[in-house]
Amino acid sequence: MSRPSDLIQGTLDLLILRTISIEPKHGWAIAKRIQQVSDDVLQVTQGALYPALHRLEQQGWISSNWQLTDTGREAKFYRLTKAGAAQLKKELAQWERLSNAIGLVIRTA
Amino acid sequence: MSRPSDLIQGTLDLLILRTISIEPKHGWAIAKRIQQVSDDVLQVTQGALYPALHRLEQQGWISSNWQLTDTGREAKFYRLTKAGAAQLKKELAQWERLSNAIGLVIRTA
DNA sequence: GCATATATGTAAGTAATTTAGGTATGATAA
DNA sequence: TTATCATACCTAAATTACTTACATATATGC
Repeated sequence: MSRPSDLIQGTLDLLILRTISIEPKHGWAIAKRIQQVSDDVLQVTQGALYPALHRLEQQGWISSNWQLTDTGREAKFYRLTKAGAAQLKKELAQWERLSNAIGLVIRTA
Repeated sequence: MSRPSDLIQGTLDLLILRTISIEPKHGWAIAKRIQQVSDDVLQVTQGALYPALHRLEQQGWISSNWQLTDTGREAKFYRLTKAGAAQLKKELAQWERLSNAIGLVIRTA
């Protein structure tokens, strides 16, 4: 079966970077936020989320520190680095470029 | 390195199905057509193209027969099956759904 | 006779997911 | 009080699509 898929492959980094570009958030909250904002269309599973966060941190696009949530629990908060902001810009441009191109094919073919 | 990527992962089937939904085409022509229509943004390499065509044929969404091209060469022409038309419809809907959702995250976050 | 564009294909490697686990704590209900 | 749920972190195996790099063959133009 072709997977129903809750994500378009390769867009998760963009979604995460964009989400924490507003304000720092911990992983769980990032996933919730993406789901909410997308009207429950995009589902970020934990198996995709945490590896992505570690990947992004390793590349220096986000950084983390432990903080208390509003509900009084320890959680790892992630924020954009300067390099991350640049990367976000790149990924936004790339997404526009490619999704527009797909739109062209769909409408023109 | 994050790949520059000439395709959004998972969209190639959609692009192929849509392209031959206008009229049957052989593999090489499909790739050329996608590239042209997308203003050279989307590049379908042969290593992605042929396995995708075989995959789609195996799933019964396209069928093929050898014909002569306008340039007088033998080539394998692919056309949509009835099941393929249904699949194309599904994939179009899925693309709209997911790309809109990403748009929401980008604009709202 | 040789290079180039057309045309088909395969194979190894890579990377992002899915699926399926596991651990731990604070809050809520029985 | 103890059981359960939502929150919060994590990893590993498997899947899959794609990239990169080959290999082959024919028609056309020089």
